[in-house]
Amino acid sequence: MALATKKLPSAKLRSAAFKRVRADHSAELAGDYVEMIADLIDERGEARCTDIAMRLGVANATVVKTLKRLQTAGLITQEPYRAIFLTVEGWKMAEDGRRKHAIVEKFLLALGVSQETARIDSEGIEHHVSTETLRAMGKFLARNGG
Amino acid sequence: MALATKKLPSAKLRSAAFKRVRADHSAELAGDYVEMIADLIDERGEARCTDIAMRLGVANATVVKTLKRLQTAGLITQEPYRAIFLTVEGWKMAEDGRRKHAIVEKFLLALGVSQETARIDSEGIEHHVSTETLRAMGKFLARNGG
DNA sequence: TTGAAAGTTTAGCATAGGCTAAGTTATATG
DNA sequence: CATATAACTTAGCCTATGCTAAACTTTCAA
Repeated sequence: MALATKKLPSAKLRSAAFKRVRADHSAELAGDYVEMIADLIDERGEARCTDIAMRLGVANATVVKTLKRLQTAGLITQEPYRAIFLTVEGWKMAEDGRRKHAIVEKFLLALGVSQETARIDSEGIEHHVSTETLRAMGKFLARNGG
Repeated sequence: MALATKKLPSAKLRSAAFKRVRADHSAELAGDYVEMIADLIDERGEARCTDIAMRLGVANATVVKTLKRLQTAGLITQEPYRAIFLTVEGWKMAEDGRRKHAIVEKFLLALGVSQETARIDSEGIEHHVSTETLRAMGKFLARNGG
């Protein structure tokens, strides 16, 4: 009990981090979908299956299946062969994601990485950033002319 | 073709980001396992199933199954009922992960977040950080006394 | 040395998230 | 208005990653 645990977090604390990562992953896909649906609605008035599939780089059938889960989760509504809509909760999640995404992307740019890298990395990082870290990024942006 | 694509990346470029995220995710678990196995070997001389399961917060059987994939992938070696070893490639991946992890965690600390948050967030962020971003984080650390 | 506890493996199940191929509906055009 | 094309859905497959329960080894101590 002495040497080994001197400054290391306990096994329980360690596992909490991995559990959060796994939880983040389940939420991630939903977040990406609603954010993209919101973008499509804003850009072109409606969100269609095909556009989502193209932008995500997956097959159409995959999108259909996922949309069913999102509907069950109460994030979207849809009728057969029609466009997709966000529920109130869906919009909230989309806005949250956009806000987070924007901060992370701007932060990476301010840190000095290229536009392209900021765009790509922020997509992955966005979902693993806690409120505290997001706030720290915001402060950094304020200091460094974001 | 004019208005819509003014400053937005094309659908193909967009989808590339999501494809990278998906690829990162498949590599992520392997990275976490080998890093943890390396830690266990360093800390206590050997890595056992149970310790990995405890630290990851998953069931024992899940670890066994995953270890089989890692063996097939050439990252570890193991014999029934014995401790787990890393191959040369496994060690390389573990070292890579540790290096990355350390930079991201120190970076978050330097950014001003708490020890606890740095530990947790770095676990998720680590796998989505490109070489370019990692270098930018390193530079920031150099400037800010990392 | 033998038997219980601890650790490991197998079997079998579930869900998420991919895919292709084939069928169905909507829409746009000749 | 009829039909070809585009969009959507269904069916059925696969792998990854989780679980529990049960079976099997190892190890340690009486």
